[in-house]
Amino acid sequence: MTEMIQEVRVRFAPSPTGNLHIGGARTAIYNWAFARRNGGKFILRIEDTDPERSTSENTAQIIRSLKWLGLDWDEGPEVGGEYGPYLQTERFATYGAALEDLKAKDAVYPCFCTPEELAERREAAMEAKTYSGYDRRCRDISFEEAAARIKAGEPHTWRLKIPLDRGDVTFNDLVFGATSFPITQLDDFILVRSDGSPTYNYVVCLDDALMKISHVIRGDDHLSNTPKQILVYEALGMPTPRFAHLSMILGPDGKRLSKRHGATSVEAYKDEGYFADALLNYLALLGWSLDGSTTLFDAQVLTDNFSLDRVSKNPAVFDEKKLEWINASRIKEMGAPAFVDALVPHLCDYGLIRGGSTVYDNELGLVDGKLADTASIKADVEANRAWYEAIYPLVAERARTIAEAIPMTSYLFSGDTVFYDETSVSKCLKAEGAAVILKNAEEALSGLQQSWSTSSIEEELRKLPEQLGVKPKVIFQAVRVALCGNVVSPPLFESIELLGWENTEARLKKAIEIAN
RNA sequence: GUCCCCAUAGUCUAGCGGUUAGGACGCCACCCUUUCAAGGUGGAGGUCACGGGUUCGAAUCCCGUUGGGGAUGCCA
Repeated sequence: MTEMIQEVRVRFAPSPTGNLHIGGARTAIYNWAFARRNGGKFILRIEDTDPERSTSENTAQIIRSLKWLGLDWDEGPEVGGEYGPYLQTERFATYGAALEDLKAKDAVYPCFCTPEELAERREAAMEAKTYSGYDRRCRDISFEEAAARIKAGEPHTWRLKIPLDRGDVTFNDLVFGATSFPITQLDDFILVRSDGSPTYNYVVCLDDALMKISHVIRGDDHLSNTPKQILVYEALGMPTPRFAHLSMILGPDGKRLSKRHGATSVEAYKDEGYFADALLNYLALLGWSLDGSTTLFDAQVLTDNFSLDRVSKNPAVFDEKKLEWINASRIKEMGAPAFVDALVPHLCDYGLIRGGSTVYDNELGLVDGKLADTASIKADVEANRAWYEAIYPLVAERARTIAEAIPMTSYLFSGDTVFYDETSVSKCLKAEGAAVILKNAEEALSGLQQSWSTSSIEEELRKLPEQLGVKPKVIFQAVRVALCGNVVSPPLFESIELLGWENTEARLKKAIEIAN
Protein backbone atom coordinates (compact mmCIF):
# COMPACT_ATOMS: atom_id res chain seq x y z
CA MET A 1 0.00 0.00 0.00
CA THR A 2 1.48 3.31 -1.00
CA GLU A 3 1.35 6.11 1.46
CA MET A 4 0.01 9.30 -0.06
CA ILE A 5 2.18 12.29 0.61
CA GLN A 6 -0.33 14.47 2.33
CA GLU A 7 -0.31 17.85 3.95
CA VAL A 8 -0.64 17.61 7.70
CA ARG A 9 -3.97 19.06 8.78
CA VAL A 10 -5.13 18.53 12.34
CA ARG A 11 -7.96 19.98 14.32
CA PHE A 12 -9.13 20.62 17.83
CA ALA A 13 -12.88 20.24 17.99
CA PRO A 14 -14.32 21.15 21.38
CA SER A 15 -18.01 21.19 22.09
CA PRO A 16 -18.96 24.43 23.82
CA THR A 17 -20.88 22.77 26.62
CA GLY A 18 -18.53 24.18 29.21
CA ASN A 19 -15.24 25.99 29.50
CA LEU A 20 -11.94 24.69 28.24
CA HIS A 21 -10.71 22.17 30.77
CA ILE A 22 -7.28 20.73 31.40
CA GLY A 23 -7.86 17.63 29.29
CA GLY A 24 -9.15 19.59 26.33
CA ALA A 25 -6.29 22.02 26.63
CA ARG A 26 -3.77 19.21 26.46
CA THR A 27 -5.47 17.76 23.38
CA ALA A 28 -5.37 21.20 21.77
CA ILE A 29 -1.70 21.66 22.67
CA TYR A 30 -0.71 18.30 21.20
CA ASN A 31 -2.62 18.98 17.97
CA TRP A 32 -1.09 22.41 17.69
CA ALA A 33 2.42 21.17 18.43
CA PHE A 34 2.02 18.35 15.92
CA ALA A 35 0.91 20.77 13.23
CA ARG A 36 3.71 23.22 13.94
CA ARG A 37 6.32 20.49 14.12
CA ASN A 38 5.27 19.09 10.77
CA GLY A 39 4.67 22.32 8.94
CA GLY A 40 0.97 21.56 8.79
CA LYS A 41 -2.24 23.39 9.56
CA PHE A 42 -4.00 23.59 12.91
CA ILE A 43 -7.73 24.01 12.63
CA LEU A 44 -10.26 24.95 15.28
CA ARG A 45 -13.78 23.66 14.82
CA ILE A 46 -16.57 24.20 17.29
CA GLU A 47 -18.87 21.21 17.68
CA ASP A 48 -21.98 23.02 18.79
CA THR A 49 -24.58 20.56 17.56
CA ASP A 50 -26.06 19.97 20.97
CA PRO A 51 -28.42 22.93 21.24
CA GLU A 52 -29.34 22.01 24.79
CA ARG A 53 -25.90 22.53 26.23
CA SER A 54 -23.95 24.61 23.74
CA THR A 55 -23.64 28.33 24.30
CA SER A 56 -21.84 31.08 22.47
CA GLU A 57 -20.42 32.27 25.78
CA ASN A 58 -18.69 28.93 26.15
CA THR A 59 -17.36 29.19 22.62
CA ALA A 60 -15.97 32.64 23.37
CA GLN A 61 -14.45 31.40 26.59
CA ILE A 62 -12.79 28.41 24.94
CA ILE A 63 -11.30 30.67 22.28
CA ARG A 64 -10.07 33.04 24.95
CA SER A 65 -8.40 30.22 26.87
CA LEU A 66 -6.73 28.80 23.77
CA LYS A 67 -5.32 32.19 22.89
CA TRP A 68 -4.17 32.74 26.43
CA LEU A 69 -2.25 29.47 26.25
CA GLY A 70 -0.47 30.88 23.26
CA LEU A 71 -2.07 28.67 20.64
CA ASP A 72 -2.98 30.02 17.24
CA TRP A 73 -4.98 28.36 14.50
CA ASP A 74 -4.68 28.61 10.75
CA GLU A 75 -8.34 28.03 10.12
CA GLY A 76 -11.35 28.38 12.35
CA PRO A 77 -13.55 30.94 14.03
CA GLU A 78 -12.21 34.49 13.76
CA VAL A 79 -9.62 33.58 11.14
CA GLY A 80 -11.76 31.83 8.55
CA GLY A 81 -10.31 29.46 5.99
CA GLU A 82 -11.24 27.76 2.75
CA TYR A 83 -12.90 24.76 4.37
CA GLY A 84 -15.34 26.68 6.53
CA PRO A 85 -17.64 27.36 8.12
CA TYR A 86 -16.01 26.20 11.34
CA LEU A 87 -19.10 26.06 13.48
CA GLN A 88 -20.91 22.78 13.01
CA THR A 89 -24.32 24.35 13.24
CA GLU A 90 -23.45 26.32 10.13
CA ARG A 91 -22.57 23.21 8.20
CA PHE A 92 -25.95 21.51 8.16
CA ALA A 93 -26.34 21.72 4.40
CA THR A 94 -23.40 19.38 3.87
CA TYR A 95 -24.91 16.79 6.19
CA GLY A 96 -28.16 16.60 4.23
CA ALA A 97 -26.37 16.27 0.92
CA ALA A 98 -24.18 13.48 2.26
CA LEU A 99 -27.24 11.66 3.59
CA GLU A 100 -28.80 11.69 0.12
CA ASP A 101 -25.60 10.21 -1.19
CA LEU A 102 -25.66 7.47 1.44
CA LYS A 103 -29.29 6.67 0.64
CA ALA A 104 -28.42 6.37 -3.04
CA LYS A 105 -25.62 3.96 -2.14
CA ASP A 106 -27.99 1.93 0.05
CA ALA A 107 -25.59 2.48 2.96
CA VAL A 108 -28.30 3.68 5.34
CA TYR A 109 -31.85 2.76 6.17
CA PRO A 110 -34.73 4.42 8.01
CA CYS A 111 -35.54 3.18 11.51
CA PHE A 112 -39.00 3.71 12.94
CA CYS A 113 -38.33 2.43 16.42
CA THR A 114 -39.15 5.05 19.05
CA PRO A 115 -36.68 6.05 21.74
CA GLU A 116 -38.97 4.44 24.31
CA GLU A 117 -39.05 1.12 22.49
CA LEU A 118 -35.32 1.21 22.09
CA ALA A 119 -34.73 1.94 25.74
CA GLU A 120 -37.08 -0.84 26.75
CA ARG A 121 -35.41 -3.43 24.58
CA ARG A 122 -31.96 -2.32 25.61
CA GLU A 123 -32.88 -2.62 29.25
CA ALA A 124 -34.34 -6.08 28.78
CA ALA A 125 -31.26 -7.23 26.89
CA MET A 126 -28.98 -5.75 29.53
CA GLU A 127 -30.98 -7.57 32.16
CA ALA A 128 -30.49 -10.81 30.30
CA LYS A 129 -26.82 -9.84 29.82
CA THR A 130 -27.11 -10.28 26.09
CA TYR A 131 -27.10 -6.68 24.89
CA SER A 132 -24.93 -5.99 21.89
CA GLY A 133 -26.48 -2.95 20.33
CA TYR A 134 -29.50 -2.24 18.18
CA ASP A 135 -31.28 -5.42 17.07
CA ARG A 136 -31.60 -4.24 13.45
CA ARG A 137 -35.32 -4.87 13.31
CA CYS A 138 -35.92 -2.05 10.82
CA ARG A 139 -33.07 -3.08 8.54
CA ASP A 140 -35.21 -5.51 6.59
CA ILE A 141 -38.23 -3.31 6.04
CA SER A 142 -38.85 -3.22 2.31
CA PHE A 143 -38.04 -0.15 0.31
CA GLU A 144 -41.72 0.32 -0.58
CA GLU A 145 -42.96 0.03 2.98
CA ALA A 146 -40.29 2.40 4.27
CA ALA A 147 -41.08 4.93 1.58
CA ALA A 148 -44.78 4.75 2.41
CA ARG A 149 -44.23 5.20 6.13
CA ILE A 150 -41.91 8.13 5.57
CA LYS A 151 -44.43 9.67 3.21
CA ALA A 152 -47.12 9.21 5.86
CA GLY A 153 -44.99 11.30 8.15
CA GLU A 154 -43.90 8.60 10.55
CA PRO A 155 -40.90 9.76 12.63
CA HIS A 156 -37.70 7.95 11.76
CA THR A 157 -33.98 8.08 12.15
CA TRP A 158 -31.39 6.99 9.61
CA ARG A 159 -29.04 4.22 10.60
CA LEU A 160 -25.82 3.08 9.01
CA LYS A 161 -26.16 -0.30 7.36
CA ILE A 162 -23.07 -2.03 8.66
CA PRO A 163 -21.64 -4.31 5.98
CA LEU A 164 -21.96 -7.67 7.72
CA ASP A 165 -19.52 -9.36 5.39
CA ARG A 166 -16.76 -6.88 6.08
CA GLY A 167 -13.91 -8.21 8.13
CA ASP A 168 -12.97 -6.85 11.53
CA VAL A 169 -12.15 -3.16 11.65
CA THR A 170 -8.46 -2.65 12.23
CA PHE A 171 -6.36 0.46 12.24
CA ASN A 172 -2.94 1.52 13.34
CA ASP A 173 -3.29 4.08 16.07
CA LEU A 174 -0.29 6.39 16.14
CA VAL A 175 -0.14 6.19 19.93
CA PHE A 176 -1.67 2.83 20.78
CA GLY A 177 -0.48 0.86 17.79
CA ALA A 178 -2.42 -1.88 16.02
CA THR A 179 -6.00 -1.97 17.22
CA SER A 180 -8.78 -4.25 16.10
CA PHE A 181 -12.53 -4.40 16.68
CA PRO A 182 -14.75 -7.36 15.71
CA ILE A 183 -17.33 -6.25 13.13
CA THR A 184 -19.92 -8.27 15.01
CA GLN A 185 -19.51 -5.89 17.88
CA LEU A 186 -20.69 -2.88 15.91
CA ASP A 187 -24.35 -2.09 15.63
CA ASP A 188 -26.26 -0.05 13.07
CA PHE A 189 -25.91 3.23 14.88
CA ILE A 190 -27.92 6.34 14.16
CA LEU A 191 -26.49 8.88 11.73
CA VAL A 192 -29.44 11.25 11.54
CA ARG A 193 -31.94 11.85 14.31
CA SER A 194 -35.69 11.94 13.82
CA ASP A 195 -35.55 15.72 13.88
CA GLY A 196 -33.15 15.65 10.96
CA SER A 197 -30.05 16.63 12.89
CA PRO A 198 -26.86 14.61 12.48
CA THR A 199 -25.22 12.69 15.30
CA TYR A 200 -21.65 13.09 16.46
CA ASN A 201 -20.22 9.96 14.87
CA TYR A 202 -21.63 11.08 11.55
CA VAL A 203 -20.76 14.78 11.51
CA VAL A 204 -17.31 14.33 12.89
CA CYS A 205 -16.41 12.12 9.94
CA LEU A 206 -18.05 14.35 7.40
CA ASP A 207 -16.40 17.46 8.79
CA ASP A 208 -13.00 15.86 9.08
CA ALA A 209 -13.23 14.47 5.56
CA LEU A 210 -14.45 17.74 4.07
CA MET A 211 -11.84 19.71 5.95
CA LYS A 212 -9.21 17.29 4.66
CA ILE A 213 -8.03 16.42 8.16
CA SER A 214 -5.01 14.14 7.90
CA HIS A 215 -4.59 13.15 11.55
CA VAL A 216 -7.27 12.92 14.19
CA ILE A 217 -5.59 13.48 17.55
CA ARG A 218 -8.11 13.28 20.37
CA GLY A 219 -9.01 11.79 23.72
CA ASP A 220 -8.85 8.14 24.55
CA ASP A 221 -12.60 8.08 25.14
CA HIS A 222 -13.00 8.08 21.37
CA LEU A 223 -10.92 4.99 20.75
CA SER A 224 -14.01 2.81 20.79
CA ASN A 225 -15.81 5.20 18.45
CA THR A 226 -13.09 4.93 15.88
CA PRO A 227 -14.25 1.70 14.19
CA LYS A 228 -17.72 3.19 13.77
CA GLN A 229 -16.25 6.25 12.20
CA ILE A 230 -14.05 4.24 9.88
CA LEU A 231 -17.23 2.57 8.65
CA VAL A 232 -18.78 5.98 8.01
CA TYR A 233 -15.77 7.08 5.97
CA GLU A 234 -16.04 3.89 3.98
CA ALA A 235 -19.77 4.33 3.39
CA LEU A 236 -19.12 7.90 2.32
CA GLY A 237 -16.34 6.76 0.02
CA MET A 238 -13.99 9.24 1.61
CA PRO A 239 -10.40 8.64 2.72
CA THR A 240 -9.88 7.69 6.36
CA PRO A 241 -7.52 9.91 8.35
CA ARG A 242 -4.80 8.57 10.64
CA PHE A 243 -5.78 8.34 14.29
CA ALA A 244 -3.86 9.10 17.47
CA HIS A 245 -5.55 8.72 20.83
CA LEU A 246 -4.44 10.40 24.01
CA SER A 247 -4.93 8.72 27.35
CA MET A 248 -7.12 10.36 29.92
CA ILE A 249 -6.05 12.75 32.63
CA LEU A 250 -6.98 11.47 36.08
CA GLY A 251 -7.59 13.09 39.43
CA PRO A 252 -5.50 12.18 42.51
CA ASP A 253 -7.98 9.40 43.27
CA GLY A 254 -7.31 7.73 39.94
CA LYS A 255 -10.71 8.67 38.56
CA ARG A 256 -11.19 10.74 35.47
CA LEU A 257 -10.43 14.38 36.25
CA SER A 258 -13.63 16.30 36.89
CA LYS A 259 -15.03 19.29 38.72
CA ARG A 260 -15.15 17.46 41.99
CA HIS A 261 -11.35 17.37 41.95
CA GLY A 262 -11.36 21.15 42.17
CA ALA A 263 -10.23 23.55 39.51
CA THR A 264 -10.20 21.92 36.10
CA SER A 265 -10.67 24.81 33.72
CA VAL A 266 -7.81 26.65 32.10
CA GLU A 267 -9.40 29.92 33.15
CA ALA A 268 -9.40 28.85 36.80
CA TYR A 269 -5.65 28.28 36.67
CA LYS A 270 -5.18 31.61 34.98
CA ASP A 271 -7.16 33.28 37.74
CA GLU A 272 -5.14 31.51 40.41
CA GLY A 273 -2.05 33.18 39.09
CA TYR A 274 -0.53 30.49 36.90
CA PHE A 275 1.29 31.53 33.77
CA ALA A 276 0.29 30.27 30.37
CA ASP A 277 3.72 28.99 29.47
CA ALA A 278 3.97 27.12 32.78
CA LEU A 279 0.62 25.43 32.23
CA LEU A 280 1.59 24.65 28.65
CA ASN A 281 4.88 23.21 29.86
CA TYR A 282 3.21 21.05 32.48
CA LEU A 283 0.42 19.84 30.22
CA ALA A 284 2.87 19.00 27.45
CA LEU A 285 4.73 16.84 29.95
CA LEU A 286 1.58 15.07 31.05
CA GLY A 287 1.77 12.22 28.59
CA TRP A 288 4.68 13.30 26.44
CA SER A 289 8.36 13.53 27.13
CA LEU A 290 11.13 15.30 25.32
CA ASP A 291 13.93 12.98 26.31
CA GLY A 292 13.14 11.60 29.72
CA SER A 293 15.09 14.21 31.62
CA THR A 294 14.14 17.69 30.39
CA THR A 295 11.29 19.13 32.40
CA LEU A 296 11.48 22.85 31.80
CA PHE A 297 11.00 24.10 28.26
CA ASP A 298 9.10 26.69 26.29
CA ALA A 299 6.59 26.49 23.46
CA GLN A 300 9.32 26.77 20.86
CA VAL A 301 11.05 23.65 22.14
CA LEU A 302 7.70 21.88 22.11
CA THR A 303 6.87 22.78 18.53
CA ASP A 304 10.40 21.91 17.44
CA ASN A 305 10.37 18.48 19.03
CA PHE A 306 6.85 17.16 19.47
CA SER A 307 6.22 13.71 18.11
CA LEU A 308 3.41 11.25 18.60
CA ASP A 309 5.68 8.30 19.19
CA ARG A 310 6.84 9.86 22.42
CA VAL A 311 3.28 10.11 23.69
CA SER A 312 2.57 7.80 26.60
CA LYS A 313 -0.23 5.27 26.63
CA ASN A 314 -0.88 5.34 30.35
CA PRO A 315 -3.46 7.59 31.85
CA ALA A 316 -1.77 10.35 33.87
CA VAL A 317 -2.68 11.72 37.27
CA PHE A 318 -2.79 15.49 37.35
CA ASP A 319 -0.20 16.62 39.91
CA GLU A 320 -0.80 20.20 40.98
CA LYS A 321 2.41 20.21 43.03
CA LYS A 322 4.51 19.80 39.94
CA LEU A 323 2.55 22.47 38.12
CA GLU A 324 3.21 24.78 41.06
CA TRP A 325 6.90 24.00 40.91
CA ILE A 326 7.06 24.75 37.19
CA ASN A 327 5.14 27.97 37.73
CA ALA A 328 7.48 28.93 40.57
CA SER A 329 10.49 28.43 38.34
CA ARG A 330 8.84 30.72 35.79
CA ILE A 331 8.36 33.44 38.40
CA LYS A 332 12.00 33.16 39.45
CA GLU A 333 13.26 33.81 35.97
CA MET A 334 10.70 36.26 34.64
CA GLY A 335 12.06 39.48 36.12
CA ALA A 336 10.37 42.38 37.87
CA PRO A 337 8.62 44.13 34.97
CA ALA A 338 6.76 41.02 33.81
CA PHE A 339 5.96 40.15 37.39
CA VAL A 340 4.39 43.52 38.07
CA ASP A 341 2.34 43.29 34.89
CA ALA A 342 0.95 40.00 36.11
CA LEU A 343 0.48 41.26 39.64
CA VAL A 344 -1.56 44.35 38.79
CA PRO A 345 -4.83 42.54 37.95
CA HIS A 346 -4.63 40.75 41.30
CA LEU A 347 -3.93 43.98 43.13
CA CYS A 348 -6.99 45.42 41.44
CA ASP A 349 -9.10 42.43 42.49
CA TYR A 350 -8.25 43.09 46.10
CA GLY A 351 -8.12 46.85 45.89
CA LEU A 352 -4.54 46.93 47.11
CA ILE A 353 -2.79 50.20 46.49
CA ARG A 354 0.59 51.48 47.69
CA GLY A 355 0.19 53.43 50.89
CA GLY A 356 -3.45 52.45 51.16
CA SER A 357 -5.18 52.36 54.50
CA THR A 358 -7.15 49.22 53.95
CA VAL A 359 -6.72 46.44 56.45
CA TYR A 360 -7.04 42.83 55.52
CA ASP A 361 -7.16 39.70 57.53
CA ASN A 362 -5.14 36.62 56.69
CA GLU A 363 -7.73 35.30 54.29
CA LEU A 364 -7.66 38.67 52.55
CA GLY A 365 -11.22 39.37 53.49
CA LEU A 366 -11.92 43.05 53.76
CA VAL A 367 -11.94 44.02 57.42
CA ASP A 368 -11.93 47.76 57.30
CA GLY A 369 -11.60 50.56 54.84
CA LYS A 370 -12.53 50.97 51.21
CA LEU A 371 -11.37 49.09 48.18
CA ALA A 372 -9.26 51.30 45.97
CA ASP A 373 -10.65 51.57 42.46
CA THR A 374 -8.77 49.84 39.68
CA ALA A 375 -8.13 53.07 37.80
CA SER A 376 -6.23 54.63 40.67
CA ILE A 377 -4.30 51.41 41.29
CA LYS A 378 -3.21 51.30 37.67
CA ALA A 379 -2.29 54.97 37.74
CA ASP A 380 -0.28 54.48 40.90
CA VAL A 381 1.59 51.55 39.39
CA GLU A 382 2.48 53.66 36.37
CA ALA A 383 3.65 56.54 38.53
CA ASN A 384 5.59 54.37 40.97
CA ARG A 385 6.80 51.52 38.87
CA ALA A 386 10.08 51.21 40.78
CA TRP A 387 8.29 50.72 44.10
CA TYR A 388 6.09 47.99 42.69
CA GLU A 389 8.98 46.28 40.94
CA ALA A 390 10.88 46.24 44.22
CA ILE A 391 8.27 43.79 45.49
CA TYR A 392 9.48 41.21 42.99
CA PRO A 393 12.69 40.16 44.78
CA LEU A 394 10.72 39.86 48.00
CA VAL A 395 8.39 37.20 46.65
CA ALA A 396 10.06 35.72 43.59
CA GLU A 397 11.58 32.93 45.66
CA ARG A 398 8.54 32.46 47.82
CA ALA A 399 5.40 32.64 45.72
CA ARG A 400 4.57 29.75 43.45
CA THR A 401 1.70 31.63 41.88
CA ILE A 402 0.83 35.30 41.57
CA ALA A 403 -2.18 34.68 43.75
CA GLU A 404 0.12 33.49 46.52
CA ALA A 405 2.06 36.74 46.29
CA ILE A 406 -0.96 38.75 47.38
CA PRO A 407 -1.37 37.54 50.98
CA MET A 408 2.41 37.42 51.20
CA THR A 409 2.72 41.14 50.51
CA SER A 410 -0.58 42.60 51.65
CA TYR A 411 1.17 44.19 54.68
CA LEU A 412 2.93 46.53 52.25
CA PHE A 413 -0.40 47.98 51.22
CA SER A 414 -2.04 48.81 54.51
CA GLY A 415 -0.41 52.17 55.20
CA ASP A 416 0.08 52.89 58.87
CA THR A 417 -1.95 49.95 60.11
CA VAL A 418 -1.07 46.30 60.50
CA PHE A 419 -3.18 43.22 60.77
CA TYR A 420 -1.71 41.18 63.60
CA ASP A 421 -1.54 37.46 63.82
CA GLU A 422 -2.46 36.73 67.45
CA THR A 423 0.07 34.01 68.15
CA SER A 424 2.83 36.06 66.60
CA VAL A 425 1.89 39.01 68.79
CA SER A 426 1.87 37.05 72.01
CA LYS A 427 5.11 35.34 71.10
CA CYS A 428 7.14 38.37 70.03
CA LEU A 429 5.40 41.59 71.02
CA LYS A 430 4.17 40.66 74.47
CA ALA A 431 7.47 39.07 75.34
CA GLU A 432 9.78 40.41 77.98
CA GLY A 433 11.75 43.42 76.73
CA ALA A 434 9.87 43.81 73.48
CA ALA A 435 8.97 47.43 74.15
CA VAL A 436 12.61 48.35 74.70
CA ILE A 437 13.64 46.62 71.51
CA LEU A 438 11.01 48.39 69.45
CA LYS A 439 11.78 51.74 71.00
CA ASN A 440 15.44 51.34 70.11
CA ALA A 441 14.56 50.23 66.61
CA GLU A 442 12.44 53.33 66.18
CA GLU A 443 15.25 55.55 67.35
CA ALA A 444 17.78 53.82 65.15
CA LEU A 445 15.60 54.27 62.10
CA SER A 446 14.51 57.81 62.81
CA GLY A 447 17.98 59.08 62.03
CA LEU A 448 17.81 57.51 58.59
CA GLN A 449 15.08 59.62 57.08
CA GLN A 450 17.49 61.32 54.68
CA SER A 451 19.20 58.08 53.65
CA TRP A 452 16.31 55.61 53.63
CA SER A 453 17.52 52.45 51.94
CA THR A 454 17.67 48.75 52.59
CA SER A 455 21.41 48.88 53.22
CA SER A 456 21.32 51.80 55.65
CA ILE A 457 18.37 50.26 57.45
CA GLU A 458 20.19 46.98 57.74
CA GLU A 459 23.36 48.68 58.94
CA GLU A 460 21.56 50.47 61.74
CA LEU A 461 19.42 47.59 62.91
CA ARG A 462 22.34 45.19 62.90
CA LYS A 463 23.91 47.25 65.67
CA LEU A 464 21.00 46.57 67.99
CA PRO A 465 21.82 43.04 69.18
CA GLU A 466 25.14 44.11 70.58
CA GLN A 467 23.83 47.39 71.96
CA LEU A 468 21.00 45.71 73.79
CA GLY A 469 22.71 42.45 74.51
CA VAL A 470 19.85 40.54 72.97
CA LYS A 471 19.98 37.76 70.38
CA PRO A 472 19.50 38.99 66.81
CA LYS A 473 16.63 36.60 66.29
CA VAL A 474 14.64 38.05 69.18
CA ILE A 475 15.12 41.58 67.92
CA PHE A 476 14.39 40.98 64.29
CA GLN A 477 11.36 38.85 64.98
CA ALA A 478 9.90 41.53 67.25
CA VAL A 479 10.42 44.17 64.58
CA ARG A 480 9.02 41.83 61.97
CA VAL A 481 5.80 41.27 63.87
CA ALA A 482 5.54 44.97 64.63
CA LEU A 483 5.77 45.88 60.96
CA CYS A 484 4.36 42.87 59.12
CA GLY A 485 2.02 41.45 61.75
CA ASN A 486 3.43 37.94 61.51
CA VAL A 487 6.52 35.94 62.45
CA VAL A 488 6.60 34.83 58.84
CA SER A 489 7.16 37.47 56.22
CA PRO A 490 9.37 38.41 53.28
CA PRO A 491 12.82 39.87 54.08
CA LEU A 492 12.70 42.53 56.78
CA PHE A 493 15.06 45.33 55.68
CA GLU A 494 13.66 45.43 52.16
CA SER A 495 10.17 45.50 53.62
CA ILE A 496 11.04 48.46 55.81
CA GLU A 497 12.39 50.38 52.87
CA LEU A 498 9.19 49.77 50.90
CA LEU A 499 7.04 50.73 53.87
CA GLY A 500 8.75 54.08 54.18
CA TRP A 501 9.66 55.92 57.38
CA GLU A 502 6.23 57.26 58.21
CA ASN A 503 4.40 53.97 58.01
CA THR A 504 7.25 52.26 59.80
CA GLU A 505 7.17 54.80 62.59
CA ALA A 506 3.40 54.55 62.98
CA ARG A 507 3.52 50.77 63.05
CA LEU A 508 6.35 50.72 65.59
CA LYS A 509 4.54 53.13 67.89
CA LYS A 510 1.43 51.01 67.81
CA ALA A 511 3.45 47.89 68.54
CA ILE A 512 5.14 49.59 71.47
CA GLU A 513 1.71 50.30 72.93
CA ILE A 514 0.84 46.64 72.61
CA ALA A 515 4.13 45.63 74.16
CA ASN A 516 3.58 47.82 77.18
C1' G B 1 -22.94 -8.95 29.80
C1' U B 2 -19.89 -7.88 25.34
C1' C B 3 -15.85 -5.29 23.06
C1' C B 4 -11.43 -2.15 23.29
C1' C B 5 -7.23 -0.11 25.85
C1' C B 6 -3.63 0.34 29.79
C1' A B 7 0.01 -1.46 33.89
C1' U B 8 8.16 1.05 35.83
C1' A B 9 8.82 4.37 43.56
C1' G B 10 3.18 8.56 46.32
C1' U B 11 2.98 11.30 41.16
C1' C B 12 4.84 12.33 35.86
C1' U B 13 8.22 9.67 33.11
C1' A B 14 13.24 7.38 30.52
C1' G B 15 13.92 2.45 28.97
C1' C B 16 12.35 -0.54 22.97
C1' G B 17 16.77 -8.36 24.84
C1' G B 18 22.51 -7.62 28.44
C1' U B 19 21.89 -0.61 32.76
C1' U B 20 24.23 -0.88 40.02
C1' A B 21 16.50 0.35 36.34
C1' G B 22 18.02 6.99 34.71
C1' G B 23 15.55 11.98 35.44
C1' A B 24 11.74 15.36 37.58
C1' C B 25 7.87 16.65 41.39
C1' G B 26 6.91 15.39 46.31
C1' C B 27 9.08 13.53 51.00
C1' C B 28 13.27 13.31 54.90
C1' A B 29 18.07 15.15 56.89
C1' C B 30 22.01 18.54 57.04
C1' C B 31 24.29 23.32 55.42
C1' C B 32 23.09 28.52 54.69
C1' U B 33 19.94 31.94 57.63
C1' U B 34 16.49 37.34 61.77
C1' U B 35 11.21 34.20 59.87
C1' C B 36 9.38 31.74 55.57
C1' A B 37 11.25 30.47 51.20
C1' A B 38 15.00 29.87 47.66
C1' G B 39 19.75 27.63 46.98
C1' G B 40 23.53 23.73 48.14
C1' U B 41 24.65 18.69 49.81
C1' G B 42 23.04 13.98 51.07
C1' G B 43 19.07 10.33 51.67
C1' A B 44 14.72 7.14 51.90
C1' G B 45 11.39 5.10 48.44
C1' G B 46 10.92 0.05 42.82
C1' U B 47 10.22 -8.03 44.37
C1' C B 48 9.48 -2.93 36.74
C1' A B 49 0.97 -5.62 38.88
C1' C B 50 0.94 -11.20 39.34
C1' G B 51 1.75 -16.22 37.11
C1' G B 52 3.60 -18.95 33.23
C1' G B 53 6.53 -19.39 28.93
C1' U B 54 10.48 -17.97 24.67
C1' U B 55 15.81 -16.95 25.33
C1' C B 56 22.53 -18.11 27.40
C1' G B 57 20.04 -13.64 29.25
C1' A B 58 13.35 -10.36 29.95
C1' A B 59 11.04 -4.13 32.77
C1' U B 60 11.61 -4.98 27.46
C1' C B 61 8.90 -10.62 23.23
C1' C B 62 4.39 -14.34 23.78
C1' C B 63 0.14 -16.38 26.67
C1' G B 64 -2.94 -16.20 30.93
C1' U B 65 -4.66 -13.79 35.55
C1' U B 66 -5.68 -9.59 38.42
C1' G B 67 -6.45 -4.46 38.82
C1' G B 68 -7.77 0.19 36.46
C1' G B 69 -9.93 3.01 32.45
C1' G B 70 -13.10 3.52 28.13
C1' A B 71 -17.17 2.20 24.72
C1' U B 72 -21.76 -0.02 24.34
C1' G B 73 -27.23 7.10 23.87
C1' C B 74 -32.02 10.03 18.69
C1' C B 75 -24.45 13.40 24.18
C1' A B 76 -20.14 15.01 22.14
